[in-house]
Parts: sequence; C-alpha cells; structure tokens
Amino acid sequence: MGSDTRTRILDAALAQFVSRGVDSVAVTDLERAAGLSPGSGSFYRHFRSKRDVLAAVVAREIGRAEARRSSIEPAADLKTEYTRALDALIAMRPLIAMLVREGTALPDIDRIYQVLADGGARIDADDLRARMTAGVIPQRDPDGVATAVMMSIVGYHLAEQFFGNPVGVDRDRFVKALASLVGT
Amino acid sequence: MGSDTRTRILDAALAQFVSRGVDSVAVTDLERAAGLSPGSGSFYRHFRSKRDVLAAVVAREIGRAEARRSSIEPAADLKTEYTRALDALIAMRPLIAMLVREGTALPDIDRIYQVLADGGARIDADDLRARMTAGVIPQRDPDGVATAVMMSIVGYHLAEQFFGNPVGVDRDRFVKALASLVGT
DNA sequence: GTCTATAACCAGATAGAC
DNA sequence: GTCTATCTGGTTATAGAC
Repeated sequence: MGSDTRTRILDAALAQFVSRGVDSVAVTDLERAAGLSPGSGSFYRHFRSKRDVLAAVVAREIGRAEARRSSIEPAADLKTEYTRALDALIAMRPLIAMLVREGTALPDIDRIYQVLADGGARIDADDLRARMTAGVIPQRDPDGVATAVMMSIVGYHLAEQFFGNPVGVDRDRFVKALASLVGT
Repeated sequence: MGSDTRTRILDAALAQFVSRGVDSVAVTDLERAAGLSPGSGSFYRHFRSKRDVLAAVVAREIGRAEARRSSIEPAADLKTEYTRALDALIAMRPLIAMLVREGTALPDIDRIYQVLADGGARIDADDLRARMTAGVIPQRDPDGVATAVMMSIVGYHLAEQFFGNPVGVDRDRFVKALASLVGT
C-alpha cells in the first residue's frame, strides 16, 4: 500500500508545477514541501524521476476531471449553459494551467485534450441546430456559431485566470452578452 | 555600433525561446545557433546574461508590434474588422507565444500587455455603440458584446496557433459566424 | 522509509591568450 | 570579437547506513 508521503509529494508537485512551471521546480523543492529532508533522495522511494511525478500528477488531474464530468447535467437556457461551461473550466484550472505553461510536451497530452473538450467548454452544435430549427434562436451556421461561442468562453477564462485580465467586464455581464448574441 | 553577431544571437534567441521555452534554451545553444563556438563565453561579449538577451528580444518584438500598429486602418464592416484582428494577432505571434509560455515573469510585462491590447484584437465598444445607435446592428450591451467578441477572437487564435486546435471550423467560417452574431 | 553523503552532470558566467 | 579553459553552483539521481 502507498504511503501518505506519496500524496504529499503529489500535492506539492501539482501546486508548484502550476504556479512556477515544471522546469523551475527542483526535486529538492518537492522534498522540502512534503516534509522530507531537502537534498536527500527520499523522493526517489516514491517516484522514479521528476518526469514520473509529472505523469502521476497529470493522470490524477485527468481522473478528477473525468469524475466531475459525469455529474454534469444539460442546461435549459443559454446563459446557464455558458456559466456552467466557465465553471467547468475553473474546475479544470490546474490542468489548463499546466497545458498553457508546458504546451504539448505534457505527458498524456491526447487524453488531456479529450477530457478538456468533453467535460469543458464544449458547446454542442447539434443542440444549437435544434434550437434554430425550433425557432427559439435565429437561424445561423450552427458549427460556426458553436465555435465562436466556445472560443469566447475559453478566451474569457484564459484572460481572467492567466493573463492578468484587464477586461473590465465581469463574468455575469460577459455571459449575458454572449447569450444575447446567440439568442436574438 | 553593434556587430552582426548580436543580431544573429537575437534571432536565434527569439526562435528558440518561442519554440522551446526560455528555461530549456541554454546559452550554449544560442552560441551554436549564432555560429559561435558552443561552450565558449563569446555570448557574453554581446549580452550580460541570459535574462539580458530575453529582455532585448522582448524589447525588439514590442518595437516591431508598435511599428506595425501605426499602419492599421479602421474597417468598414464587421467581418473585415475581425479578420484584421486575427491578422494582427498572428503578426504578434512570437510575443504572444512567449507570454503564454513564460507568463507574467516576462520582462517589460506592462508594455507587452499594452501593445497587445492597442495593436491587437481590440474590439472597440464605442464603435459598436455607434453602430447600434445608427441602427446598423441590434441594440445590446456594447461593452459586454465587445468583450465577448474580443475573447472569441483571442480564443480562436490561441486554439489555432498554440493548442493543436481540433476546432474543425476554418478562419473564414469562424469570422463569418462571429460577424453574423453581432450583426443580426 | 528516511537519512547522510556523494557521484555525475550541466548550466551560467568569468579569465586571459590571441 | 572569438577562442580555450575553468570556476562555481545547482540538479538529478544513486549508495548504503539506520
């Protein structure tokens, strides 16, 4: 059975990888943060390498995102749907932060993309198409609109969370404006 | 007067910082790429430190972005305006790539934000307001709409250029859909 | 499982000859 | 301005005692 130290190392690695970037974090830092003697190789009783702990951190975050995903229910109106998409992105913040920082060099990159797309800000074109056919919202290119909306939500999230957002428009106002674009 | 080696180092630094990240690039790599003997300290005849060359690279890119900025003319219709905004982002791709990778740790970060906002995908709320008042486009919250549009453009650019975009909707279709949202 | 100690390596940066 | 040579410090990873 795995010891508790392993979890403390994982927690420290996640926090520091996200905030400082993988390259800037030394194994020594993780040992210190996990209550081990810094500079001792005690880390290596739990992980084979720094790369190995990164893979474990990513795998755990993917698992968390997948678990969360099953508890998502479809929204009635556009505004609620977009708010939930933003919430989903925030829930996956650590994963997104690592993806932004490390790029495609991350381990398990394909599953990361998949879980972000599935459980994240996926705006369903078919859903839009149905609403258009029903006459609830104006007729436009459903795939194009779905992409534009999805990108707007992702862009807002990134600006707000990562790029020191000088946006000046708060979440609620943003979501309302976006829904008004699609709905009228 | 600066020698030509300095420029070769700057060019190499920009290319490698963008593609591999600052931390992954060794001074030795820059010397090799500039035609100097790798491992010799010849780099240090041109820059005081790695941090110093990063600052110089950033300053040069800011200058380029500012120079380009003065050649921007206002667009007549929404579709043209959004296409130009995407083009502006592509022109500033190296700066954006470094910002995405290195985050707020970049030197001259405030001027970077400013030049990105000024010359980039700035969607002017006042311009939207004027079109709404003139009855050219439907009445909505101008600031909210400007933010939603701007974030959509930025998000599309990031997805396309940096996150191995599995979007499936090309630029023209995206721009058209976005303009249709705002315009009708 | 954790420690002390250390090996092996690599990166940033400097000295001094040419 | 570039070279060879080197210093210094930090990082990954291992060995072996407890």
